[in-house]
Amino acid sequence: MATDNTDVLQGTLDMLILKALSLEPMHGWGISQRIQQISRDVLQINQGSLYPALHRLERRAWIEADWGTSENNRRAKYYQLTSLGKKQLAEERASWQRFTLAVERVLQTT
Amino acid sequence: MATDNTDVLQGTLDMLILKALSLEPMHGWGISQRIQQISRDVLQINQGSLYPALHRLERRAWIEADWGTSENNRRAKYYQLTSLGKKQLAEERASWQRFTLAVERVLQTT
DNA sequence: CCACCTCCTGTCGTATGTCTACAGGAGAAT
DNA sequence: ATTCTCCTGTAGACATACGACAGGAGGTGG
Repeated sequence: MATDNTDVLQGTLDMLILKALSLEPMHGWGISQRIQQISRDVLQINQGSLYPALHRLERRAWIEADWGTSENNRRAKYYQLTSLGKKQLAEERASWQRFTLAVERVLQTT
Repeated sequence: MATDNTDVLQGTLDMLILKALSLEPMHGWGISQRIQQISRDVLQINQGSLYPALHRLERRAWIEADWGTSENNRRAKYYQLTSLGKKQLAEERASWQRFTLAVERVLQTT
């Protein structure tokens, strides 16, 4: 029951997905793998968070999907950033930087 | 309606409060002022978040309260960290560092 | 003395988003 | 033929932050 839980902080998931997709179009499962790998297993995205997030982003027109075939010959939905999505990613990054900087300031206070 | 909203990310508020109290015992309203000031107005804690958070932390025995009188001669509840709270703060800091590092890794990917 | 402002604590309802658990189809491997 | 992996998805529970509202009590100004 120790807190070795590595939950993704609320609001961060969208940014991570957008960032992953800014590298290249990918399918949902691939996105989660990619993020987990890059973060060295610190960030793990559950399916129950992943797909709702993708649908949310799509509803907001930040990403769009096309059905295709994965490297393993499976049916997969390939997502890509829209231009709105790129703008959104930039905003979220900026806001993330401002936020972490502010938190850091508080944490550094003596 | 632009996103100039500076919400505190879920899970961060507790750490910020604990950190503030690690400086010295303070009352709730003072905590929010302090955090806002140190963060240069980036972090603003609403009353609707502040007091529930304080009660939550108290319930978990990370902080404890005594009624007292404020600098302005008002009734105020002074909170202070318990030893459990100090431990908790350390854990949350560590987990925060791991998390931001991981996110940074993802954001830096080219 | 009364009205008003500031300080300080608190609750209620709502929105959002993450988690766990569950479900299923379809290609590949044994 | 069965099982594994890949891939997508939903349902329900849960935590927590937010906006709006409420109120008591001291200080200040008319």
